[in-house]
Amino acid sequence: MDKRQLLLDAALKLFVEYGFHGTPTSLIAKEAGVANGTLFHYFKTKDELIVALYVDIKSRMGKYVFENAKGQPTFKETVKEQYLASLYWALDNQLQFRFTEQFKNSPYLARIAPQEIEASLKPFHDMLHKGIKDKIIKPHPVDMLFTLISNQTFGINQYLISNNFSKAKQHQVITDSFEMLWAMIT
Amino acid sequence: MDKRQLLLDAALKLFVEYGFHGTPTSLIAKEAGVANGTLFHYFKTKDELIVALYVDIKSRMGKYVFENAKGQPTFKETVKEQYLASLYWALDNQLQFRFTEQFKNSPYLARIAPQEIEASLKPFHDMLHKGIKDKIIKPHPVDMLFTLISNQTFGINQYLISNNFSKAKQHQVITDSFEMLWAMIT
DNA sequence: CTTACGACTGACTAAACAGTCGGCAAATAT
DNA sequence: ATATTTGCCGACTGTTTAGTCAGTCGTAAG
Repeated sequence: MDKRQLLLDAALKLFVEYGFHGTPTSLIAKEAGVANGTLFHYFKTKDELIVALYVDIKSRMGKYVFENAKGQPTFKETVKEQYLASLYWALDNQLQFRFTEQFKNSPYLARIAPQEIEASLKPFHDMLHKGIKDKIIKPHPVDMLFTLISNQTFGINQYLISNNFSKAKQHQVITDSFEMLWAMIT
Repeated sequence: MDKRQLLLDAALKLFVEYGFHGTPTSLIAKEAGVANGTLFHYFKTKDELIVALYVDIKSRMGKYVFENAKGQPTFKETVKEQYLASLYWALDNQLQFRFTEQFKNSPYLARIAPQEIEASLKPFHDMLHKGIKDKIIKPHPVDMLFTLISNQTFGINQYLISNNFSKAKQHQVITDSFEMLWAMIT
């Protein structure tokens, strides 16, 4: 039993339910089934725990999306697989997804170094650049394109969560919305 | 001097900077230049202040967008004016915009009655319905379309804020991105 | 067997917090 | 002129909080 992981799991669940500051460290420790002091053994402060949780989740998600999308024959299929993988990950990890959205819209985001954010975005930016160079995608600024794509992903996820669709219907919404996205950027 | 308004203004500024729970009521009162107790004279609890601030901002924004977009000759121009008005409002009221985003991704959103949300969305849904009936917009579910449009608005706003463009360039990004949006939904 | 180590504990504390309350001064009603 | 209400004040309090610390206990090396 990895108590550090138990603490991260408990914190995730409680943060999503009550918010960062609505969740006392004592409650996190209790939910994780460890002593109060153990939390501060693994994380020097509560803020460090929050940031560590975000970094942990982001790296897992990024890994998942890239693993799933590599080795596609065409450019369009690569982009499509990334889009699908993002959405399926978000559907299977709703707590994680909601946490990152909460984090991104909070003052805590400032704790993540801009260069770190940039580095995690680089693979996507490079890919979009290639698409423009090969004249598949319209020549818009890549960070604008990336913002549009990730916000569409977020929007469709919201839509899927608030409606309780079957697996088949979910898949249809996802592929339909990808075609809309593709129509927008090409 | 409307002390209630002073409190709302101070709260807005501090919430965006430090988050809801990172901002003590004592600090809000101090920033507003009123006594501690005055805050609780106008708002029974801190939570009530937070929710009141959200409702206040939302109604102002909705009013602004609709005032600006009425009386357009064509359907496309009506949609376009709403899109432009949303973005210009967000640019001119960045604190307000960031606050609403923080609020929407927090557990406080649950305090707003679903019917209240639905009512505020109705005009937009009706408009989209009309667009579909007149075969201008592709027949997708209206709430999906609405989600895509509002997330695109949010995304472009993010993009505009993080890059420091001139007024002219800003306008170009906004109109360009509207054409992309229009290509997606028609 | 003895010693050392580090993960882990939970009672504890100092500070911070949301919310209270008795009262005051000015406006309004009688 | 007097009474009543209203808007506002700020010192105060009971509670909650993040974070501390002295010490326990299992393990493993000497």
